[in-house]
Amino acid sequence: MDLKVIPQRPQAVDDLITALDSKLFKALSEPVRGEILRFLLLHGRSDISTIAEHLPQDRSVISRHLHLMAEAGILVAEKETRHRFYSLNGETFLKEFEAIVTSIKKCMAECCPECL
Amino acid sequence: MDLKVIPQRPQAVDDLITALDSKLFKALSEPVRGEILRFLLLHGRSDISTIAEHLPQDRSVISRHLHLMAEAGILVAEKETRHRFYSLNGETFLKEFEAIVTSIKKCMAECCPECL
DNA sequence: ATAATATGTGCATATGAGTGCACTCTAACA
DNA sequence: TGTTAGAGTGCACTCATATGCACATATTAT
Repeated sequence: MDLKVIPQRPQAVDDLITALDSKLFKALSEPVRGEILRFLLLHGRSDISTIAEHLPQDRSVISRHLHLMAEAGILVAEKETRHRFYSLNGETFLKEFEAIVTSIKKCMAECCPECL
Repeated sequence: MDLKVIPQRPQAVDDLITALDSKLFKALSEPVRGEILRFLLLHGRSDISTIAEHLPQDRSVISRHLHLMAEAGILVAEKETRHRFYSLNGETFLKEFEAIVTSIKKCMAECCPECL
């Protein structure tokens, strides 16, 4: 097949692909982590055991999920007495997605401007 | 632990969690599918074999990924002669992410307004 | 100090998904 | 019509990861 190459700065494409293959995405595209996110949105800052009480998985499983989500930057962890509290890092969360939308728009502007 | 319940319409939260656990997210959060997306962004509408020639995976694997991505709505498939051509559904792609950003903002407005 | 509570972690297991091969099917072409 | 090229599919394999248990660690309370 003949390869039509679309002239463009490939940087916008790289940015988008990188963003999609990020820790953020992995942290979000898992059902249990979605439920954890829901819990934190509804109840705010909570410790591990409290979150685990409201989900079917074992506490250790929830603990690992929370750690992963914090690694990805969408949660903030704070050790206090013998509890570890997690809360949503709303700013990062929103900023990252806004950045992705910006990346998508840049790609579309060059790859298929009729999409905008 | 005492459960602080944040008063809000849970609809915005439901919308967000649903969006994150969608076909769209699964279709995007996989490295090979990311490379396929990159190829289509750079070269535009292509058939299966052409895409597979430029990626290390077997053609059958690429075929399945493409089918999945089309199912998720980010690609459009068109059968032509004996080829099946895929192209990016840029409009859906962008619209979906803009919807997610809107959902996030609604959640933040009630859960952590200081984030906005 | 001893007990109790919250969390971290090693380990084995189960499950889901990606992968490649072989084969079939379909459509175009000589 | 026989052949070739592109694509779809069943199957087995591999691998990553989610899961739960048991235990270790740490910190608070009695």
